[in-house]
Amino acid sequence: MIREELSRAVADALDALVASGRLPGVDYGVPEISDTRSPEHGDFACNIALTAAKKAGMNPRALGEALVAELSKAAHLTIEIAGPGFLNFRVDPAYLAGFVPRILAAGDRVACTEPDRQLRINVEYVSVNPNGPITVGSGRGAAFGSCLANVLEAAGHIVHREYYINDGINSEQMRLFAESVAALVEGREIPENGYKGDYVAAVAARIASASVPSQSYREASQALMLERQREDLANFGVEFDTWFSEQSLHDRGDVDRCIEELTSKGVADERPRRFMLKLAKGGKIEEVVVEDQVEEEDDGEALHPPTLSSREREEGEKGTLWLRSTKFGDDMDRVLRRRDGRLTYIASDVAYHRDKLTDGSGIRGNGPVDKMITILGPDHHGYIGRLTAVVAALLEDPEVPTKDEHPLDAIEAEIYASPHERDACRLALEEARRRLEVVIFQIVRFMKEGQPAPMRKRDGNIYALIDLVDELGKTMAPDADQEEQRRIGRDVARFFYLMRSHESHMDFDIDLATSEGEDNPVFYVQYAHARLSGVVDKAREAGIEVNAETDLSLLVHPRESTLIKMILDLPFEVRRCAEDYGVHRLTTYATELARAFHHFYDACRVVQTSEPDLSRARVTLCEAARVGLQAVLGLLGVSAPTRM
RNA sequence: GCGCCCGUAGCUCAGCGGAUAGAGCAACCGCCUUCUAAGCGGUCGGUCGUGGGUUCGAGUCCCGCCGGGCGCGCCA
Repeated sequence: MIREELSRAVADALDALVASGRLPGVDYGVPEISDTRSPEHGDFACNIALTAAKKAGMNPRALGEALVAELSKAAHLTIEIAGPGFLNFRVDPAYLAGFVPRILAAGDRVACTEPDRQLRINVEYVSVNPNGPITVGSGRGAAFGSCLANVLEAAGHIVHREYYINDGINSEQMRLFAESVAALVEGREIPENGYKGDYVAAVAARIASASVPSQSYREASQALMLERQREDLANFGVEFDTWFSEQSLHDRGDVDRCIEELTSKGVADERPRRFMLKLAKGGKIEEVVVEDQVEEEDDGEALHPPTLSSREREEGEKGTLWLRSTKFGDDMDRVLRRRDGRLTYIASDVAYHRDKLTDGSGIRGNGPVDKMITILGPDHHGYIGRLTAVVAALLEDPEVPTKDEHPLDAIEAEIYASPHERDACRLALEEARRRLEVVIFQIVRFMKEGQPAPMRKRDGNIYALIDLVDELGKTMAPDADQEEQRRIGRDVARFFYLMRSHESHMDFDIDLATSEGEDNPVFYVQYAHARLSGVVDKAREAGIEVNAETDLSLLVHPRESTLIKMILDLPFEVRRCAEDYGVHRLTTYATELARAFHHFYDACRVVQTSEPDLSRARVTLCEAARVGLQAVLGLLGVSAPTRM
């Protein structure tokens, strides 16, 4: 609110200078209003005189002087030129206090802003295989994804939260998982690379007691694991609009249809060769390596799982079907259909992304999306290229006219049939990069007793997210009931995950996180909210009500002004987070807002029966601060307790 | 070899090309007869890995190097 007003004032001043012929009429951009480092520099700063100096053909200080002369016509502003040409704004406290009613009027929409262009965005996150509980590693993606979805929504976009269930019948990993469960149920030894954790035994026990027929082990174990995942995520405060089944794409025939489409477009084929690109630094193609797929190289049984009968194998036997993803910037072609006829995960991905783009299944009821955001863990970053290629292959249109500006060079000639195909593929790739954004969050290393705790699903050495939540809750509130412990554990875990940038590696020291207990910043923020709730209640008991009509110009204490400025920053922070996905800044912001309140509370007594007008103004400010804190905690998915 | 990420206070990490680089923890010293002390005030702590470049201005952008994590062929 306030930054927009100041920015507009500066823009108007520039316009006035242009109109009176003192400046050349060029585009100076939107003036940015930034924070000041120290109070001596006022409340806000603007560097427009520095950035526009060159375009204006003036030195920065002279331009600054001219702007100040224009701007000083506004009564509520004092402006100075400092350093190389900064405009330092000092705003009148009463002017600042005038924003308080606007904060109260915005209520729970106080964090919201209008986007430059509203987008329909599909955010997919977590999406792990249903072969184990949600781990602490996935917890980071869950916290990040849910927070990002909240932020994008607050920034004015239409957001759809989605979980992709990897329940495809062709999945090697799920086959192995089912086999491990089956082995336990039937008292055999778990296969060598099988899954060995306690949770596998738990699934096996439930299957055994329900006397599930052996041919349904796979479905049953998958369903049980999925149920557990949903529960764990709900307990972590993570919900989805859609749980999208991979298998449903096969059942509807979507995968077959997409493969048909790609084949007829010529971006997928059965030629027995794979193209691989040798890339130099910077992604330039150095060499195209063509590998002929010789039948003798077939390393036999490994590709033919025992669950597939020899009859099925014979029937499925066709040539390998390749997605020529090298046409779309991927570093090697990908298999869509294996030699034994079974489709790969990538084949499902093709259909899945088609469905996301068009909502062909109608499951979301949203229609086509402008942007797909897919949040993946650090071990999946190699997936960016192939997913982008998948989307590009879907978007490629051989009929689209291109300019065919130059002939194929030697390297291009190995990949593309014609200049037209090359240009069409490039257009599709550019569009794919706009439509699909794969966001990788970096690894979380869990430290226990000073040692990194290894985590692998298969050997059973996993650390479940829900166990972390419970552990944190129990340590920090030993006397609370389980529901309360879960809430506390969830709040602490979410805040901790979100404190660091998703693109930074992060150490999660369990011992430290639990031992630091009361010093956790989440309590600092929540305590501010509880204090605020308490003081507003206290005031009401004394007959002092929150009232937006009251004389707020009494709020002239520097700590009052600082608090108001801080609340007004929320939509600005949200907007930034929505632009670069750096939602971790909201934890910093929440801490700063809490600090601004604690400082205010320390210096300014709110409830004073001898000062009814001031008390009313202050309690009204308190309510505004409470609304702001509640909003930011809501975005983080952390609770805002009224008592602690 | 190629790709992604990281290197900032003793530790964990923030830091929008902008002014004197910040927070929490750890260590030390103070403040509760007054609205919640899970709070407030203060002290200590830095060659921003390194060398160049761009810029009026670089922790931030570009290039090189050093160090670390992760990933990289019919698993996902």
